Amino acid sequence: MEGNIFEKILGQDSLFTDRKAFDHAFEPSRLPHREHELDGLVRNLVDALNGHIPSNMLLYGVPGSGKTVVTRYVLRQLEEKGKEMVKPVYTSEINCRNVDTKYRVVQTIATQLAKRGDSPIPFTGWPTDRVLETLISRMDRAGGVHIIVLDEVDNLVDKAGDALLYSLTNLNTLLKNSRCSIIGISNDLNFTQQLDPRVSSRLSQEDIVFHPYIASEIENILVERAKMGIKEQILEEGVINLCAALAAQEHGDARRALDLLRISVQKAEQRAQTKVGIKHVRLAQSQLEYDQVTPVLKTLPLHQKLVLFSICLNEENGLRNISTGDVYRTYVDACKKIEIEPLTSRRVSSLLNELDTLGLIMAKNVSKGRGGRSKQVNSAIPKAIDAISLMSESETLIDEASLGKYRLQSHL
DNA sequence: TGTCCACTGGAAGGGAGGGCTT
DNA sequence: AAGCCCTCCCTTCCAGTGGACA
Repeated sequence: MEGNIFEKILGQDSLFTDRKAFDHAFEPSRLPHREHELDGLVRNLVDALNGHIPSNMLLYGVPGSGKTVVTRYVLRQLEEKGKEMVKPVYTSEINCRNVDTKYRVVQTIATQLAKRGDSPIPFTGWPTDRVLETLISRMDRAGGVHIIVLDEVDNLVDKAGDALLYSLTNLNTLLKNSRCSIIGISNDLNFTQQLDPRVSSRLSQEDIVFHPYIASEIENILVERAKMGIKEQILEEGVINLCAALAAQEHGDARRALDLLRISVQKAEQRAQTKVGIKHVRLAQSQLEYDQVTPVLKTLPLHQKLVLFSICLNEENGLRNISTGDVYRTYVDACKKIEIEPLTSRRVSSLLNELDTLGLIMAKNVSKGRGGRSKQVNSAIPKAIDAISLMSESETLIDEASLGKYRLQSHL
C-alpha cells in the first residue's frame, strides 16, 4: 500500500465546477419565472425607501417555490438602496423552524441590532417583556425602517401560538423614532385560520401567493444552474428533462429538482463515469425518497408505527385498498402479539388521518353502499423501501423478534 | 323510496406530565 | 412541596353519511 488513502479520490477530476450553485442557500443573480412575485414585493417595500411603513405581508407557496430566495434577493437590493437614502433600512431574517419561541425570536432580532457596549441578552432568563422592551429601544435608537422576515412562520404559531405575532404587529404603536414591517413566509395556505382574527388582519395586509413552478420553468432553472455548477457536455439527453418532470410532479419543487440533478451527478462521479444519464437520475430519485421517508418512519410513535405496520403487512400479502376496519383488526392482532393494549378504533381513525397528512399513506373516503362507509387505505411508501424492517429496527419497545415472528406467522 | 351498513369525525371530558408560581 | 394551569393523548358517546340493495 502506497500513498495516502485520500489521494485517489482527491486527485479525481470532479464533474462539478462549482458545487455551490446547487446549495440551498445559493443566491442566484437572476430569478426566472418569479417576476410577478418579485414585483409584488418590490412595490410594497419601496415605501421603506420613502420613509413610509410598508404593509405587513404574508407570502404563501409550496416548498421550493422560491419564497425565501426571492425575499432575500429583494431585501439585499433594498438594503443597498437604503444606504443611499436618509432613512436607513434594516432587515432581519429569522427561520422559525430553528428559532421557535417568542423569547428567542425577539432576542435574536434585538441581538442583531446590538451595538458595541450593549450588554448581551441571555439565551434565557429575562422576562419576555423585558427583551421586547430592549428590542424596541434598540430599534428606536437605530431609527429608520425595520423589515422583519419570519420564514416558516407556521411553525412558530404551531408551537408558540400567536402571542409573538400579536406583539410584533403591534410594534409600530410603541416605536417612536422608527417603523417596522413584518413579512411572514408560510408553506401552509390555511395558516391564518389558526390566528386570532386581529393578528391575521394586521399581518396579511398584503398577500402574495407563489405558484408552483411548472416543468418547463424548472427546466430553465436547471439549465442555468448546470451552466454555473457542472462541466459542459456531461449531461446526456433527457437528464434535465427528467429531473424537471419528477420535481414538477412533486408540486413543482425547484429545490428538489436541484437536489436531483446534484445527486445524479454525484452518483455518476462515485462510479467514476464521465457522463450523467437517465439511470443516475433514477438512482438519485430513490436516494432522495429514502432520505425523506426513513427519518419520519423511524421516529413515528409506537401506535402509529403499528398502524402503518398493519397496512404494510396487508399489502405484502397482496391486499390493496383495505378498509379502516381491516387495518384496525390487523392492528389489534399485532398489539396482542407484542402484548400491549390496543387503542380504540376512534383513535386509530385519527392516526390514519395523521399518517395521511404525513404522506406515508393514501386514504380516501368511500362508500360501499350497504357495505358501509369507510376509508380506503394504501401505503404511499416507495416500494424500494422496506418499511417493515425500518420500523422494527428503530423500535426498542417492539423488539425485532416479536415483529419478525408475527410477520412470519401471518405469511403462513 | 327507505333502510341499513360500517364507518367518519365532532364534542366533551379524563388523566398524565411538564412548567410555573407560591 | 404544593397548587395551579396548560397541553397532549386518549376514550366515550353519538349524530351523520353515501350509496347499494330490498
